[in-house]
Amino acid sequence: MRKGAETRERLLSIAEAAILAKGFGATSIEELIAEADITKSGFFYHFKDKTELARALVHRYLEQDEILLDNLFKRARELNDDPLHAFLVGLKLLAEMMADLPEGHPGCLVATICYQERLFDKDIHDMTQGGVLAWRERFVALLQEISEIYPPNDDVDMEEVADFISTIVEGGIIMSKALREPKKLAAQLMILRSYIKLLFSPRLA
Amino acid sequence: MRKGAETRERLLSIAEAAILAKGFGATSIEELIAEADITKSGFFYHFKDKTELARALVHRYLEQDEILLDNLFKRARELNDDPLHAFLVGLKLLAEMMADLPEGHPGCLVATICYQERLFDKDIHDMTQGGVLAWRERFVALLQEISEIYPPNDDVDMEEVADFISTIVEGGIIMSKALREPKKLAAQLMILRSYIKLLFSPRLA
DNA sequence: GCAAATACAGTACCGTCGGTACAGTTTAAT
DNA sequence: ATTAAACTGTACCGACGGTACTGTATTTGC
Repeated sequence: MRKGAETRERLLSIAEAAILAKGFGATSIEELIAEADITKSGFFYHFKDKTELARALVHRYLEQDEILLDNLFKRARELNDDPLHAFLVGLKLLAEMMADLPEGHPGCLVATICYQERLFDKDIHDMTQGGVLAWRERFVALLQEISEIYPPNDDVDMEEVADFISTIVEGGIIMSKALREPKKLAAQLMILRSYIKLLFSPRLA
Repeated sequence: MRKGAETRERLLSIAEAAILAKGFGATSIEELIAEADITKSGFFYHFKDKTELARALVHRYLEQDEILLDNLFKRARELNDDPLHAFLVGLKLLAEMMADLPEGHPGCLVATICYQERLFDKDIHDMTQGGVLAWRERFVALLQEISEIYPPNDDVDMEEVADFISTIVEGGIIMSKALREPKKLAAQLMILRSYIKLLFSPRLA
């Protein structure tokens, strides 16, 4: 039914924000139902336990993330036919998107889960690992296309460079939070852009 | 007294490992005292509450971290007089150190705390922010020295490049955990090394 | 060698939370 | 009107964080 899915989504959004701000273990079901204005029974109607909430949360997060990245790099490609320039535009669009978040990036669910490994079962860890591997595949494909036209100026494994992008996003989020500089993530993405430029620029070498 | 400090250190080590694996909120005092083989009274003798435990943990962590980085980059400098090569050697030493951890990096306390902000007071956030700023200062000094000899091949703010190093470490830890590849952090540090090489290499330009 | 601080142990208690169980009720689709 | 969906209400358990306070063995300074 429609209304059920709506409540479920509201619960997921509230839970995601709470978990990113306090951690999974410190997030009580009671505070979630208080904010969602439903009863405990209502919560357990949608999720049989806290673990299932986590599973649903990760599933939704990775799905939304994929859609966002799809759109972003598709737009970047439409603006520019050259794969290198398209990628550089994509990184800039991503940085701008991050810079536009007034409170900074709320945090990555994958990172939260990694830093609370013992609270989650194999299923969830498989999901987060799969998410990161999907990022890798996406970026490897883009980088491969670039390196066929622009031979890289350093002997690096393209899979590592692909993971480097995720590394900067994850690290940049932490730096933003730790330094309380919401724009730090965007600035760090621009340094990544600098690396990609130097790595593939034909003017050098 | 000697014995008290010893118990305190043991408690801190146990707590650090537990918090990095389960998060602060999900780490119970009871499990800590069970592993340390003391009573609840013993715990509250050393720390008046959980918050003071966190404070002590961060303090110790940042202190140990500073000593480690001091030694590492001092050694790198002794091996090489040129600031750029010394820095590249330092990054390699760091990568090797990370690669030598059989279970991978246990995690960074600063990152854990960032992803559980609402559980900690301003004091602790000031401490973690101070820690990250100390990293920035350290790396800015090293990079400044390099850039005076080797003009950078791209127009980037050295403060951002300094933060980039911390970003890679924080992000690399998460990638290692998420992918369950203990050596991922080391590999990502080598990509950072590739960037530093390209940024300052005089053969390019 | 003695007082005093240190470093705990023991016990008891409170409120909160995750989770279970199950019966009852409203809402919406067909 | 029927039926499934989407809840509410109530009651209860065990574990845990935290408080409080008393007692005691062990050092250490003097």
